Amino acid sequence: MKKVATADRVLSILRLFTTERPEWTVDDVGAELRLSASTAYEYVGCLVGAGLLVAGRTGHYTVGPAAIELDRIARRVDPLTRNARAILRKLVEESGAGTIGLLCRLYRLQVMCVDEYSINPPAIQTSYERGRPMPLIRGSASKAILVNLPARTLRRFFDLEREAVAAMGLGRDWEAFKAETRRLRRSAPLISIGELDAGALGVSAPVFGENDLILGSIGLVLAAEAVREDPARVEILKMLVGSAGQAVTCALRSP
Amino acid sequence: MKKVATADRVLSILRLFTTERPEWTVDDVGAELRLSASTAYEYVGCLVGAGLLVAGRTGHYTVGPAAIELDRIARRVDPLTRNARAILRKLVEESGAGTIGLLCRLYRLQVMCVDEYSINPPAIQTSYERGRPMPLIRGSASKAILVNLPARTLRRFFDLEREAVAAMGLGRDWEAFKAETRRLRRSAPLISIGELDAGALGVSAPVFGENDLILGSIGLVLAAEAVREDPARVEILKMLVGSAGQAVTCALRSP
DNA sequence: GCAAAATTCCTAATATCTCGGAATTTTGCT
DNA sequence: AGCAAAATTCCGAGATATTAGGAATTTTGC
Repeated sequence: MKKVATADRVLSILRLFTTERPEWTVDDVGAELRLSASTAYEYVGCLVGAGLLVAGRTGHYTVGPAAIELDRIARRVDPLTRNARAILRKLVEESGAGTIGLLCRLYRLQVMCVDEYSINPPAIQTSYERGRPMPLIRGSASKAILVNLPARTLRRFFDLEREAVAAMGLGRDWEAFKAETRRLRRSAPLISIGELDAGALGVSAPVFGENDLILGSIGLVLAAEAVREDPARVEILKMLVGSAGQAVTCALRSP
Repeated sequence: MKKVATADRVLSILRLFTTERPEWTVDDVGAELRLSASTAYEYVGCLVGAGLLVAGRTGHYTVGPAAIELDRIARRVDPLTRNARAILRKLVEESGAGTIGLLCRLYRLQVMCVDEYSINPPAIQTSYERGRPMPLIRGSASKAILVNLPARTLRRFFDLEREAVAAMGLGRDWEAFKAETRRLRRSAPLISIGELDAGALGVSAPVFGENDLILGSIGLVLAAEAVREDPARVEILKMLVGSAGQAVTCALRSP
């Protein structure tokens, strides 16, 4: 698709702002994007005008309030978030102590957590966090999505991430990978242990949109420790998560 | 400041997306902004490329995941949010049942709630909500900021909102308004009842940045009902909120 | 599988952007 | 308060990218 080159360059500035480097000077932006100082000022000025950036300490720019405002709009309008909110809460309540509920969404061959809920969070490190893009290949919340991708998309992913797929033991060639995803797809909901965070156990089920395309996943994270001696609880959690996934899929079809 | 006209027009599209109207077709965008169809597609394409918009139902665009991602970055980097988080939680815990804690920030003569926290929320309607811009003139969270604006800014606000100021009984001319704000500034923390939501009572204290400029406010909202017969509790809440405000101001200076 | 809607493609006149450097304002510091 | 340094705005002209409109193509809804 044809784009507007100038606007594109201006917007590309936004991508510089990350959690690792959330503050930029105009000079640094200009240096990074090979812009003259005056042009860098014009570009940054546009984003400041839109509220996407704000000047903090003089010369230092950070993400602005428009982001917070847009986030609120996104939260309120996104059908997945809306339909899943109540189900996610109920899932966490029924799952017992020490669990975190996650609602994730597929976006450009990545996974983004769009909602999280917890009553008494476990004392473990969790990578999934609202607004943080995650790889599609590791962790149950991701894999629940990955293995349900349409063949065409799966293939594109495989070609892109061949090494990562092999490293995760999901197959050295396309045929093996296809077989492995088929196997995992059948064993839903998915469980993963320590793939993203040591000591964390994830249980996730896929969520599908109206057209039966995979949309995202819903699931729980808890300390692996907590269920080591308790395989029965894991079975219960799998059941709860599985029906939560179906409930969300169902809710997305009806209203 | 000079801007890039094209990029500015592209970014102006974002402003069309509101909670009232969170979904737009390319045609409607084009009609609203007087753009040809092809140009509208180019513009929208830029924003889609940046992840700020996504196509949902075909032809219908909504706010995209980049907004969620940027929101996370904003939350993690904003010194106000970071320094106030723990204080806000403690404030709510100590304030007893049925309160909502709010952290608000001044932005372009408006007020935006940037964090909220509650243990057992009261069953009242509250307008302040994370990410929602609010007027600077109504509600304790806003007024706590308003009355602490530097004279120059206050004047600008008065000239802009002369009618609203008069309607709120804050003075019919600049001198009266100045006197009234001085009076309110001295009686911090501020209390308001039902200014934004009928039946809601707000208590808020100002928060200042390193340079002693007003940055925002911290406070509580609860059902007016809950303290009607209990003036002593109101006094306690004022004290708690007041010290929370000072604590945040202090925290912002030190680290 | 068809009609309608959505989206992409095309081109050339032209409106706009970009740059360097100078001018000006703001800031940090004593 | 006042000074030097940094940040930001201003400027104009050559170079470049943008735009409209309609046609072509793809996708969607039924």
